[in-house]
Formats: sequence, C-alpha cells, structure tokens
Amino acid sequence: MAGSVNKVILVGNVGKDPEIRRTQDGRPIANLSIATSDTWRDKATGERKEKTEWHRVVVFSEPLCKVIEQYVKKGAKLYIEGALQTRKWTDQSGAEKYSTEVVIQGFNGALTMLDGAGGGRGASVGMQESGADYGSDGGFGSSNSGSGSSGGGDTRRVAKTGAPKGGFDKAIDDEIPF
Amino acid sequence: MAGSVNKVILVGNVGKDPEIRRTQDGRPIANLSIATSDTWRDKATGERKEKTEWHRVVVFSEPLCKVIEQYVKKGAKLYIEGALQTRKWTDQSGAEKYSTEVVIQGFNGALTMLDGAGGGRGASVGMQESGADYGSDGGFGSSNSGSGSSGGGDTRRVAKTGAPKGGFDKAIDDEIPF
Amino acid sequence: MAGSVNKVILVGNVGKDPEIRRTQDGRPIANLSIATSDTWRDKATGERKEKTEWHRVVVFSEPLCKVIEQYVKKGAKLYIEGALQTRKWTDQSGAEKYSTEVVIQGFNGALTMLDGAGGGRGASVGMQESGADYGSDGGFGSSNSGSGSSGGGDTRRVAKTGAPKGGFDKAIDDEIPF
Amino acid sequence: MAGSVNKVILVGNVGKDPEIRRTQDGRPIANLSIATSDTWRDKATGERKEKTEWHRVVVFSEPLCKVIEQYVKKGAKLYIEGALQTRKWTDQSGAEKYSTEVVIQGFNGALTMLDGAGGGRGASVGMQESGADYGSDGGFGSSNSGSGSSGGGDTRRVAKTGAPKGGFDKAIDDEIPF
DNA sequence: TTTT
DNA sequence: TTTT
Repeated sequence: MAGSVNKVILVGNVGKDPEIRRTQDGRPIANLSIATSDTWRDKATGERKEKTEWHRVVVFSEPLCKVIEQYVKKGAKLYIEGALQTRKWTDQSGAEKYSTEVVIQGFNGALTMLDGAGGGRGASVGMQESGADYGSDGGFGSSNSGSGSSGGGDTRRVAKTGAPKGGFDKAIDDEIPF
Repeated sequence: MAGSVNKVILVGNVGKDPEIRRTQDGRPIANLSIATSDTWRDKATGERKEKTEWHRVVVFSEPLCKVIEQYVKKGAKLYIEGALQTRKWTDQSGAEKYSTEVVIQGFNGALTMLDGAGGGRGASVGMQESGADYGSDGGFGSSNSGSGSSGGGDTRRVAKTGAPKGGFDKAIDDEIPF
Repeated sequence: MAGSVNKVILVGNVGKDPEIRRTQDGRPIANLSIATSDTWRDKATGERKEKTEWHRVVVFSEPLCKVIEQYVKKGAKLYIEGALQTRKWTDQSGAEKYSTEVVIQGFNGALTMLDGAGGGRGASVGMQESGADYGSDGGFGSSNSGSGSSGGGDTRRVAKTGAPKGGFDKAIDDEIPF
Repeated sequence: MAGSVNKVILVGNVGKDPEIRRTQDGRPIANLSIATSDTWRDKATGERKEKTEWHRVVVFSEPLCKVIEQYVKKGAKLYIEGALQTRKWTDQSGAEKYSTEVVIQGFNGALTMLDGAGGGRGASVGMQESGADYGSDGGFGSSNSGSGSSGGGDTRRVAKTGAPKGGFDKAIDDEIPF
C-alpha cells in the first residue's frame, strides 16, 4: 500500500515480570504485559471511574530483550512504541483464536524506562550497551539512566551506539533561548 | 495509575464501506476496517514481501459518525488516532473471544481524510462544522479539505463533539472478526 | 489543505517552575520548559555522549493551567502532546525573531504527570476535577489517580506522593488476562 | 535523563522542491518545507479560518535522501516522523538566531509518501531499495509500492501515478519562511 | 476487505 | 533550567 503507518504509543506499568522465550534458532523474544488506565467521572452518579486496559507487548530484538531481561520488572513504568499486529492461532480444543499485540521489531519502535528503577524497588542498575543501534528517537538513545542507586553500578544505562547520531554541527551545541 | 498513555496512530486505507449502527438510545457508532501494509525485501531470496494488517476502528462520536457516513468510503485513505481497547465477548457457541479495537471516543483521537475524496472518487465534499473548538492537533480542525467542490459550501468541515467518555456501551459487545 | 497532522509527543523533565500569565480577558496561559535528552556512544572514542534539548511548551487551557499551577514543579516528569507552532516577534532592538513552541490548546493535546510528585517533593495531592473532560486519551482523562486524598475525596488526582514511586499498586496485580 | 521521548509526527504537503546538500565528507542532507494547516470556525463571526504552519524538516540519512531526491517534489503529501531540535546560528549581521527543525536521523524517524505521485505530476516512479531495512513502522518499510517501474523491476516503489490527486493549492505555494 |  |  502506498504509504501506511501503524504505530502504537503506550506509557504504562508492567503487570508482571517479563517472559523471555527463544526461537528455535536462538533469538530471544520478550513478552510484556502493560497496563494503561483511563479515569473519568460518571456524569450521572458523579462517581470516579477507572478502567484498566492490558496490552500484550512482544519484543523481537536481541539487545532490547537483554535490557528487558535485566532491568524491566513488574511495576516498572515504560514508554513503548510499536506496531499493532493480530495473530491467529488455534487453542488446544481446536478453536481459532485471535490475539492482537504491540510488536517491537528490529529498528522499529522503542522501549524506554520511565522510572528510576525496574519496579519501584529502588535499585539502580546499569544497562548494557548494545552494539546495535536499536533505538528510534524516543527510543533507547534517549532513554534511560538511573538514580538513587545502591550496591551496584549507580547507573542504569540504555545505550545506543552504532551511528554517529547527533552528528549535527557543532553549531547547535549551545545554549537555549528560554 | 499515575500517568498512562494509550495511543494508536494509523494511516491506511478503508477496506470496505463503513458500518454505522446505533445504540439503544440512538447514538451512532461507526465501524471501520483499516488496512496498513508493511513491505520488506527477503534477505535470503531477495523477494519483495508484503504483509497487510487489518485494524478494526470503532468511533463513538456523533459528529465524527456523520462525517464517516457521508464521506468515508471503501478505498479512502485515513489518518486515525485512537486508543487500544480489548473487549471480551462470547460467540454463539459459548466460546469466549477477545477483540482488540482502536477506539475513537469523545475528544479523544482523530480521524482525518488524507485523500481528496471519500474513496478516490474525486468529489470534493464539505464537512459539518461543530460548535466546539475541537482541536487542531491531528484532530478534525486540521483535517480534510474540500475545494473544487460543487454546488454548496466549498467548505472544508469536520466535526467532533464531546461524549460520555469511558462509556463503553453494551451496544458494541457484538461480534467481530471482520 | 486536505488532511494534515501536526503533533508533538514529549516525555521529559520540567526545567524550572512553570510560569502562568493571563491574557487581557483573564484566561491563563502556562509556559513550561521541558528537557529531553539523547544519549549515544561515540563510535570513535567510545565515550558516552549526551545532548539535552529544551522545548518551550505553551498551554492555553484553563483546567490544564490550574493543574500545572498546583502540581507541576521544577523536576517533574511529564508526558506532553501538543502541536508545533512558530511565532514571529520583534525584540527590543527591532530585530525579527522566530520562536517555535509546542502548543496545547483546547481539547488538543495532553499533559500527563509521570512521576509520583509535582517535583519530587513527595506531597500527595488531589487534582481538581474540571467540569470539562479535557483529556484526550493519554491526556488527563487517562492519567493517573492517587489515593489517600483529603477533604474533597472526590478528587481526580494526578500527582501524588513521592514515596511509592513506581509503586505499582496491588490493585492491578490482579487478573491480567495474559 | 531517565527516559525521555522527543517525537514529532507530521502529515502535510511539501511546499517546494527539496534541497539536498552534502556534508564535507560527502553525506547528503535533505531539507524539506512541510505545511500543515489548521482550520476552524470563528465563534463570533462564523467565518471559516485557516492557519498554515510551516515546518522545516532536515533528513540525515543516505537512503532517505536518495528517495527524497528522486521522488519527493513540491506538492507531495508526506508522513514525517522525527525529533525536535533547535539550532543556534549567527546571521550575516552577526545577530544570533535560533531555528527549530524536525530532524530525521539514522534509524530514527520515518518519511512516507502518502500520495500517488511525487508532486502531483503523475509520473509513476520506482523507488530504489536501500540495502538497509531502515524501518517499517511508519517508515519506508511500510511505505511503498508502485508499479510501472523501469529497469530494476524488483524495486520497492513509493510514489506513482495518479493525477493531481490531493490537489495542492496554489495558496500555499507562497511565502514559505525558509 | 484496502492500497501499490 | 531538568534528569541520569
């Protein structure tokens, strides 16, 4: 099709520790459950309502999976950018099922940790630098960091190599106008 | 949850004429099938591959439904901004099913026509203006067009009103797989 | 123009306390400085590099301005959704200047607080409910929550404490459908 | 910074033919002027208002620059995904100036052609496949298509025929501020 | 079921 | 001016 876009942007919390599986040829696949929540006031009753939506996120990216495995825990708040994908499968009883997921694949999409620690625990962790430049803007390159820290490395890095990014002229390495 | 975001952005083509239903209390609900397509080159064979993804879009907004009813036809290219929502329902055989949809509701989201006419026909159409200042960003205020036009208004209108947000009605708890 | 979209999505930290001004007819306008940061590894030297980008965000929305005035402080992490707008102005010396800003206006855009407190202070605050549901998805309607509360009780909170940051409530540890 | 996102999404028309420059070491840089337009009805007078916003887009990506050079012409409708960046520079009179641009760099961002032809001319063109799979989501991987083609045949095309669909108005051929 |  |  001439020109299509399929993008999902989520900011939400991880509902349980991620699951990492492997394909037959050894590549890792991470599965995340992300909750977003919508709140509103019921017009009639005036009650405060809240509805949580659960999103299944699947990550096909070796470096991202490493990061997830090490630092993403239940409770973590993440920024996720991926694409919608619906899979058809057959359950044990032979019934056809459909499952729609948010897929992060290759250089598409992003996963950024938005809180200081993997899950509110407070530990600050360091993130491996991957050789691959797996981030899109708003992705790992612009993600990360750590905080408070404890025992280990005080940093939680999400790095990004690969490209002479930021290779814009020195000219812009300056101040701000406001 | 403190601070979540649930946003889907699609640019794709309408696969068939929209379906407009009504809730028991008369509010319209539009259903759209949007196709996005991903293409790539198979590394091994060098073949050009394409995979189409179909998205079910549900619109709970009276003015938007009017626009859709009048101008959105099979083949139209649209920009869609909505939220992911998964519904659970039971099919005729009693089996539990889940259906994930992109929902445009109230002031949330947007629907913008990206081609000159509802379906490639070429007619220039006017869109109803709503009293509310419904926005600019990716919303209707910045949508569409019109020109060329014919008899009436050479207007370029689109609408969008408010709506009982969060009000996910029973009304749409019907079937899916489209 | 037929179908355009102008959208900016930022997740970053507030660089200084917001400034709230008023138009001649009394409507509030909030100005925010938001920092985003890009990090990468220098290919040659292996050094870790970081570049901060500052964004000027202008909010034309009474309810949002109230929230900002009360809860957004220097250091707060925000999700911002607005539109790009460039203004031309003349400085005191008569020179023409251009300023590009991220504008949140009316029902367009969103501002969501992503950390536990307005600025790391740790107070638990209640957010006034505005009559209007001024949130777009990913906006206030879908933002957070809070608890603890005080007098009002009926509040819809956005920011709150500092402690259980990332403190993913027990409440949602339940029934994840996958 | 711990987790930041800097993303701009535009759907708009190209105001003039792109300019391609080269860095000293030979890498191409493309500059595009993109117009988005906001329309609304004046509450008081009932008049229909329109405001066009011009965006300067800068592309640091060899494959993308090739595509732009060959297929993007004045009038083309594009989907752009990049990051906000403000540069400081000094004009000929020694005055300090700031310029905010939407930057597409490396694997970050996307550029997708949304209309049938590069600029309303109507030619059917083939798009070179780049060695790199530089993105699917909203990126080139999901763009494309075409037909007609020439030599290569196996090309992955983006633009193509079509009359002056999406008729880009004369109106916006004027006064582009850059 | 679209689009190329 | 933020954040790590």
